[in-house]
Amino acid sequence: MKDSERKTLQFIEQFVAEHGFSPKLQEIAKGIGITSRGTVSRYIDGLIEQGHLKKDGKKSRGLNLLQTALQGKLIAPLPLLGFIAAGKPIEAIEQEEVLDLSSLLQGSDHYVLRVRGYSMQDEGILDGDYVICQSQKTAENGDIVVALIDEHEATLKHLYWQPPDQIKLVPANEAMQPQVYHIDRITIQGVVKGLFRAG
Amino acid sequence: MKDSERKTLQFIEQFVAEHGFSPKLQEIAKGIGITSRGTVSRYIDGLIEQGHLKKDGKKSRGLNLLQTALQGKLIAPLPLLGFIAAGKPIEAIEQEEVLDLSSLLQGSDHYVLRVRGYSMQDEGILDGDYVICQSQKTAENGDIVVALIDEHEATLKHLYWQPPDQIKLVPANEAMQPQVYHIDRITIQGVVKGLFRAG
DNA sequence: TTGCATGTTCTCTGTTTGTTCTCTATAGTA
DNA sequence: TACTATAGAGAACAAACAGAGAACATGCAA
Repeated sequence: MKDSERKTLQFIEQFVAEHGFSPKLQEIAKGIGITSRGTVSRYIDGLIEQGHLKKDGKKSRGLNLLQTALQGKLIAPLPLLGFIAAGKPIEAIEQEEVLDLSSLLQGSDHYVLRVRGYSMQDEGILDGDYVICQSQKTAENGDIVVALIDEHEATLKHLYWQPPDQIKLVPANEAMQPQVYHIDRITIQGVVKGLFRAG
Repeated sequence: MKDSERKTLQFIEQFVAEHGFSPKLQEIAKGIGITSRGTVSRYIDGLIEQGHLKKDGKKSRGLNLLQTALQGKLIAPLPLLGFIAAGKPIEAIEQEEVLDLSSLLQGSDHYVLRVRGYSMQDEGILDGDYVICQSQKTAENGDIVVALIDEHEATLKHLYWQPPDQIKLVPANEAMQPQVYHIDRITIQGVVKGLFRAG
């Protein structure tokens, strides 16, 4: 990503976080300190090509962020009461501890995806869950990653590197088989850092 | 949403908050600084199509704000970027969609426990997870509850009532057996409403 | 039932926004 | 030096948007 594009993307993220909708080209131009809408348009095209943005036709404010997240600002901390284990008393915690979600939910490089299907069910990731991902292009062996196959098929799997040039994507579901791809066909979109389930 | 529509919606929300009923087209027009009722009508149609408003026939003051518009923004919601399903492109979502944690995280009657063990693993609740519980003394059949046995053993299980006076606690793990207790021995401490996993 | 205020559906017009060019300038580099 | 990549300006054009207002339809009250 070029410096100008990075600057542009940052401004868009900030704008969306603040307003809840995307800026128009002129607002972006002003925001990054230039005057030409045409130039901004060029940066945007670059960001779209790299998969950071989506455009909704030629509509005004038609930009959509793809891989980045707006941060949740004021998430109330919850009291963490203790540990629960089957057959034992709840183990109280010394100090008044709170579950601070903000570290996970705040980084601008985090985003959320809702899971469909049961390919990772043995990892406790079920249909309908929200996975919190960190946007990054690399991963450690065994990480659960959002992987893009051939630039358009997305999937959530364990990733293993098989030297010299193969990637094995392993589902956490006995009914499903691991798949092996040449390294060139796989793009890592992010790594799962957390999970949220409601209901 | 177009700028004009946003302005229109804001005015309507403000008007309703102030008066308790919805404005007529001419009032909206005046409120957003234009004169044409026809134009306002067009904006309204757009807002209805986007699900922000509802119209009660062609009656005067027949506009109704939908829940989403009414309930305000006490806690900044998280952006939900899309769905991920194995083998498909990530399905992007309009930016209206958000992961709204507020209902879960807001109530003062919610608390968090950290899970030890795998007794609920088939429900996707794993060792180390945080379960978000609502503090209550009763539960529906099948709820996952924090139950206290004989006032000191805590456990996380599915709860079923077996009339007239027995409680069956069922783990979500094939390796473990359901347990049946007399109703007097069980105290319900809360019901699991959500789950959070970090790392 | 009549009459008026209100809501709807058009068309028309000017403005704003996004796109696509070309042009310039400044580094870094072979 | 010449070449390349990056950054930016700005003009010209098309699409989208914002608004006016006329003509018509509808609900409601006297």
